[in-house]
Amino acid sequence: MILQETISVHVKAAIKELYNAELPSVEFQTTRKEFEGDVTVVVFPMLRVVKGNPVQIGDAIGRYLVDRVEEVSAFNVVKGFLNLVISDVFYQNTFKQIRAVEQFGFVSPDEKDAVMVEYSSPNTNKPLHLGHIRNNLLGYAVAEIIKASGKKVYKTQIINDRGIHICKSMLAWQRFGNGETPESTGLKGDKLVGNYYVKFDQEYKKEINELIESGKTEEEAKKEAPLLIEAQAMLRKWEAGDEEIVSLWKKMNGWVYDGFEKTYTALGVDFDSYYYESNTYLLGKDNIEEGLAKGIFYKKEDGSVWCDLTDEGLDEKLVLRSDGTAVYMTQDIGTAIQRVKDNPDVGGMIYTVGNEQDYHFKVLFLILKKLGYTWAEHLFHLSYGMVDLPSGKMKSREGTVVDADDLIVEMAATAKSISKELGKLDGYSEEEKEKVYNIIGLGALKYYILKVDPKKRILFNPEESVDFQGNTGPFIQYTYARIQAILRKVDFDITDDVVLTQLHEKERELVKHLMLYPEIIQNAAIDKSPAIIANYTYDLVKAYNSFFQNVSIFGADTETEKIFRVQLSKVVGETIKSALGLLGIQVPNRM
RNA sequence: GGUCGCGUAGCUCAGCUGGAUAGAGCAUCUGCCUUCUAAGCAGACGGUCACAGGUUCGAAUCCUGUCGCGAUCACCA
Repeated sequence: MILQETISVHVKAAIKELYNAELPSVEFQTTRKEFEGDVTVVVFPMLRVVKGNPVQIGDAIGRYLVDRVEEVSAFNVVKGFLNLVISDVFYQNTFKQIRAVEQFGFVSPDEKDAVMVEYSSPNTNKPLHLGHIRNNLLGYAVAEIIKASGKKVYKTQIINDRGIHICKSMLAWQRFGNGETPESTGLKGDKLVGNYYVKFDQEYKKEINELIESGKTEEEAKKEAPLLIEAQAMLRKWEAGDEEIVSLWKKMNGWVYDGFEKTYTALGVDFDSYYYESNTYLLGKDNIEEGLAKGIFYKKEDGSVWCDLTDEGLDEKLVLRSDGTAVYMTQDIGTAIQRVKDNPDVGGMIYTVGNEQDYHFKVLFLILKKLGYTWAEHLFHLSYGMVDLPSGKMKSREGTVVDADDLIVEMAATAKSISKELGKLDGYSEEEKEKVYNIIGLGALKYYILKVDPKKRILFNPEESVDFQGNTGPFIQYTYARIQAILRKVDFDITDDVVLTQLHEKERELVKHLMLYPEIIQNAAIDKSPAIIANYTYDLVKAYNSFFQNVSIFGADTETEKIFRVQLSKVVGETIKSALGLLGIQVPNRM
């Protein structure tokens, strides 16, 4: 904040002049409500370089500032806290600047420094669920926030399109289906394929039980069930490039991608590039050679290749199997390197992946650093906790998952029933209403998930999560909609610069909140940034509502006041829209 | 067992690089709709910041230990 820098310079000068001491830094905080003032300088830390009574020091600095700094109009000292009253002129000017900026809070892009953000990373054997929603929302929001802070961003995802899981769906479709397609059934492609995955599991379990009854142990039964053996055989055929299998695989994956695309569209997320594991799973072996040559890896007698991370407090990690095939780690090393080859301007990457993979990414980043890539210094694992249900964990095989598409529809339905109950939107067309219900329902869902610290697990109660009061998406959207109502009513010119002699306390509050926005975008820690933006927006909205309810806008005493308040409302509205936009939350003009 | 994360009001969560009497919402209670949208506003009630030590002018925040919950420690992905 520019104001703090100015004050900081003068406080240092004051210490120099009055006490002949060098103050390394000045500590600020916003003044608590119960004291007079706007900004508080904490005197205590100064006692390290200046000996004396904190109250007297604060007093001396306060007098110095009032004399020299025009923005500081008065001060008071409580214990070691120097409370400064900032002049109305400063807030007026600040607001004028904010109003003049095109995209307030955003930094113009610097194309040199690109960041790649990976998120979603689905398997192609089943539909997206609530866990994916958290992943997608986080990844998308973080990407948007980084973009707003001036960096170029590539959104990408790696699709886990090969492996035994998709073979299971394929086999079940061949064996137990009747050639169903999304067209013939009217099902979304990912749902259709997911159903066969479940079907496989049911039949597989039947076989296991039969084998156990015939005297096998459970472990043997699991390994020997004919269906599993067949699925494994299918995977081998796929790897060998068997035409029939590959074409079935392409067909069914195609269905799934169509289905995913619909879900992404409904969620409002998008991607710049897609990486498929079927293309990348052979990648990385060259890099292993490179690492061997550099002496970063070593080969064991059986031919397997390892990386020794014991110096870093970790274990030895396998990077290539003894038969020369790639493991998960090999692939991820190769994919990371490939991505920078594809986009040479990438200087760092963010991986949005659940916290069960914390260890994996710690190791991956360490290895990439050891390999000496400069961009490896800027890798970040955006790790997030699980989403639990009141009934416990979500398990796709047991059908306890919350399906992403279903959830989105339900949220909109809830928004609809609450809106109707409250008599909102009466008199608007059905089409328009449905649109707004969808915006509100999604807003509630997104805000609910993004406002909490990603590290923490979320307990998702489908009934309670659909709150529309307090710190929720709809509450914020509602405030925006109300501001639009005000703007619709305006029949005078608000583009003029107006100068008030004195600002209402609530107006000062609002400008103070607005001032924080650019700083919030710039300085937010990557992982917490969506939560920080969300909670900031909530604070802004609370301040606005308090203003809205306690300060008359159209019934202002003077024309100037009226214009100023409408201007203020407009800027608050724009900031709300911008902040929610970073979270991928839309905003309705009325609700 | 080793490693990592979490533990703040009855519930869901904030609390920035340590700072003043730890903040919101929900729930409970009290006021406010003939003036811009009451999905709102103003207020009351509610806390041993898991526990115990330590660091210092000062700790929810930093360090150590204990307890509880979770994750992870595969030639699976």
